[in-house]
Amino acid sequence: MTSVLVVDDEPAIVRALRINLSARGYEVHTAVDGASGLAATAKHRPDVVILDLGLPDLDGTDVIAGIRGWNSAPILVLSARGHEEAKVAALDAGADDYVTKPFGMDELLARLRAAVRRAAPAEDEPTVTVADFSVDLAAKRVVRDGVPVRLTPTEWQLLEVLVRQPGRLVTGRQLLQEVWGSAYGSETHYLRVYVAQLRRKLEPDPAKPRYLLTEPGMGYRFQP
Amino acid sequence: MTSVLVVDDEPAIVRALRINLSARGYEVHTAVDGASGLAATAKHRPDVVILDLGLPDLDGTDVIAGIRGWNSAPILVLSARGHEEAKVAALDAGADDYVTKPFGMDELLARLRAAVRRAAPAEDEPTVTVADFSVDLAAKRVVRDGVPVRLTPTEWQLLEVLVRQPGRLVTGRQLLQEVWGSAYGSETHYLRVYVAQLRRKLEPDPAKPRYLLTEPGMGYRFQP
DNA sequence: GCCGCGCCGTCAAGGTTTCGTCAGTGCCTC
DNA sequence: GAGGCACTGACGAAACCTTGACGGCGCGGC
Repeated sequence: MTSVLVVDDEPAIVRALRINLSARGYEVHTAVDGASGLAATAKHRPDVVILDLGLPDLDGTDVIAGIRGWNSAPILVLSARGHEEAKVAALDAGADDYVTKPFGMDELLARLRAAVRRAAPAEDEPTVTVADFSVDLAAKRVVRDGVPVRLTPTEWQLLEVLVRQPGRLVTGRQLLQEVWGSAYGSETHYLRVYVAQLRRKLEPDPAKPRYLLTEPGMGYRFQP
Repeated sequence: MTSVLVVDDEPAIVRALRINLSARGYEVHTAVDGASGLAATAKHRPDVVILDLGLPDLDGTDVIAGIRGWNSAPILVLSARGHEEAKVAALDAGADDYVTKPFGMDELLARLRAAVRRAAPAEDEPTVTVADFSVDLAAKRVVRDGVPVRLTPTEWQLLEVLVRQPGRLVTGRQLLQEVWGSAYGSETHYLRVYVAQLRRKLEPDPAKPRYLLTEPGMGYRFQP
């Protein structure tokens, strides 16, 4: 049985999640603030954590860092509309996805399933394959329709960062720092240019990307 | 370093083997079913294969046959108690030894060492052949159109590094360090000169290389 | 509703780095 | 002394990174 830890200080949300998740066969634990959330993570070892960023005691990124320090369970962040910078900070700190409050239960459940599914086959896979192309991380090779695709060094690095975290939203800042270096955290123009080049080389319809998705205001996501 | 490929569909066993083998200095690759096991064998060229007979997709003997078709690495079979006829069939198909599940890690490691030790004297290097030439790693000979090609020691070392990893991209730094030594990681000019010489001796059209490919900014690749 | 603003995608051109090639020098062996 | 090999320098060509300009789109203010 998949176990979920819900960390939120609003009783109504906690109750709603407990009812819905239990009804769908999840084992549910709850905590009402950051400190007890960390304690509950250590105690119950949940398969996935749903974390509200607006907790009374600790900053959301600190809670994420506290979990990530020793545990790799996926973290799904809940956040009120408008706190964009908090969401970006949460993703940079190691969260896997976010849902904006107020949220639909269906959406949250879908993202929850996706997070759990992603975590199951941990990244031990040297080659990632989707319907239209495949990426061999070890050989540094991309094949599309049986034909090798030539990527420049920058294109390859960018693709590699995204592909190594399938389904996960990666912020522009993080991408820039991993590919160009820590001094380039705000040169978002580079990203637009190179993501466009990757899409032109990999996507069936570059104008309507299917794998290299843009999350406006947040970053990019490789969708397997 | 001795490399081991573990093919098993039970994550717990894969994890346990990965941890124990890595701790003892083995290089470990894993696969979760027969098809990816065969692919991983071709890709990583392991020194020994640990193969579970109860895979979801292919029959164990078929996997053994698929490996034995071109590779002589020893195969250690894992099998549940009671499937005696399956074990016999596996040994008949070309497996070298078997261990009954549940197994003790010490026993498995002992059998693994034995299998590697037995295989060591019978070490035979393959010869890589493409349409226009063939490279005999053991004899250190290259033949093109039936005529032996003379290579200088440096040319041979460079070719050997590339040919031993077919299809895989090798960075300039890696090539330089393997051929010239660790202090020459940035003398990229050497590479250009010697790659050009190899192409002149091996490629049908040295100006448009077909086997010794340049990946601008990244390195070189031997394309079989 | 309309407009300005910010974010994103596209294209093209410049300057820079990297690559391929040729030719030449020095060293060692025979 | 002849020959083979490793290494170096120079130069044109190709590939790449960066940058700027422009248009589309969504969103919030007026």
